[in-house]
Amino acid sequence: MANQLNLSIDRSSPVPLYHQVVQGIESAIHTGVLPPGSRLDNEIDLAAQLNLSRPTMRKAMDELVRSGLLVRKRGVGTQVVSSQVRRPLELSSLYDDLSNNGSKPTTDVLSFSHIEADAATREALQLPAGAKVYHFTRLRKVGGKPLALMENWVRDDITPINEAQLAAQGLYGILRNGGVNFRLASQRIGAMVANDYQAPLLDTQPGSALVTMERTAVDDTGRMVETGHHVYRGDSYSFEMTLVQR
Amino acid sequence: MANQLNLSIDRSSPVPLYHQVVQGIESAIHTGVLPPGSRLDNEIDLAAQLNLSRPTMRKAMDELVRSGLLVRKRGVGTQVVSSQVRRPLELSSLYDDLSNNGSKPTTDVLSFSHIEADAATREALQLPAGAKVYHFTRLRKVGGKPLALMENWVRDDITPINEAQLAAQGLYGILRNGGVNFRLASQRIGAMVANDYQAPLLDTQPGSALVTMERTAVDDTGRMVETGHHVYRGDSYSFEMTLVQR
DNA sequence: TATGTTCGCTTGATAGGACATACTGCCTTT
DNA sequence: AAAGGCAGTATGTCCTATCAAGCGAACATA
Repeated sequence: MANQLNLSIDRSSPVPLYHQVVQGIESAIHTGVLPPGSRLDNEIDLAAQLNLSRPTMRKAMDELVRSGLLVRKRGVGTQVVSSQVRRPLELSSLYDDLSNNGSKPTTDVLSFSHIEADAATREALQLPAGAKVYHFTRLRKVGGKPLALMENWVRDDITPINEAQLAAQGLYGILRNGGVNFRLASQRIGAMVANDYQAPLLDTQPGSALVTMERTAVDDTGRMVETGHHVYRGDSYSFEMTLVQR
Repeated sequence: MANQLNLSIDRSSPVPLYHQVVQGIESAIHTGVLPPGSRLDNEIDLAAQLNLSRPTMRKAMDELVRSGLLVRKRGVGTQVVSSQVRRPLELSSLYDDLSNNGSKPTTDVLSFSHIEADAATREALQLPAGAKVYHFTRLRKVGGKPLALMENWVRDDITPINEAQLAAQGLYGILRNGGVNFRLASQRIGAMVANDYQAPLLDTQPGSALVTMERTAVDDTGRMVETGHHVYRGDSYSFEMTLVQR
């Protein structure tokens, strides 16, 4: 059951060794070199094969276990779970997801203003009284079909934002260009039925099902950068994720 | 800015040291000893304070960073993000979540059978033709109010299941008692409107919003153990989670 | 005064070793 | 033949050590 992973480790690369291993094993799984259910060599042998230390090898395998591609059992070994598990939900924007998926999303900016934050927004973004925020609503379409209606509030002390930018790229892209390093986000997913305002914008009927998402994102300095309330057409959008037992 | 974490590490405990540290810092954050935004001492000092090695300290902090309670920046330090972030979504059952929350869920078993798996179920659970599964639908109530309508298919070569068990405890509890160690699950969350079958059961109107969830769970041997399709009342249930940037 | 460089602090990455613990299967014993 | 114990193997935990890299502030220089 000894598996030869034909990985080549480039020690001159700036990519950390453990991460090169992660990528190598990932691609081996996805290309079928490591079929679901197959067992890997033990950690020490693998480390020796790649001329790495065991801690480095373990760190790589830790990531793969965390993301659900591998399963470890003490005293037994490590095996590939299933090639069809998705990566765990990551912090990304709808725009990125659609772009990576080969789609070409477009954005209509329905409203845009730079206003003093109301109490709820100050609470969500932990802003002092009197602070100003950008507030805007956007309609995201794919292939001309409306998919999502998004309302966001963004603190204004990071980077200036204007309507043209929002029409051309995703919000997270703008903020990243503005120097924001996102670290985490809290979100809540639920359901509602389309009201008379939402339905025509999303090209559907009042009373049809919508997926709702509320999200607040935090950057690496601990600042609450952005909060928003999005609704998606229930017949064409759902959240997929993989949960991993710790 | 030196923070005295009044942690006591018990080296005779079977609980791993790094996990004791995780628990200690977690409780320090939740009790307010470490307020949001405060900086921790550097890793080496913390390790010295607790008489631990730096890798052990780091492993503990890794977990806290992964779960979103801490934010690290190279060259700067580590700080507490916010006490109000939730733990990332973990693999748990609705029953467990409700029980841990202090609620007392009850379960009505609406149907129960032990039948040959149809094609879709065999596909989802990766079963051979002719394999049998348990198929049942349940109504979960809290405080007498219906919350979720759940339809599940469970492979039958793990542990016998009967109607009385399902009425008394959660499905995951039964399976765990049967020796199943869950490792991961793929799930998809979406929305629909209640139909004429669902609405009366959930004590709501046809056309009201429902949150839908489809889940397939995998155990530590790579077996697909269970798949199910659940719907929740949209006005009283939503999925909360924290996403962490890797 | 303004700008550029250097230095120290902190986290990031990697190595190698040691012992603990869980699981499996074999072998002994009953 | 069945049950129990034991050894081998693999992962789990923890340690010491060292160098790399990012960041910020102090310092030197123009």
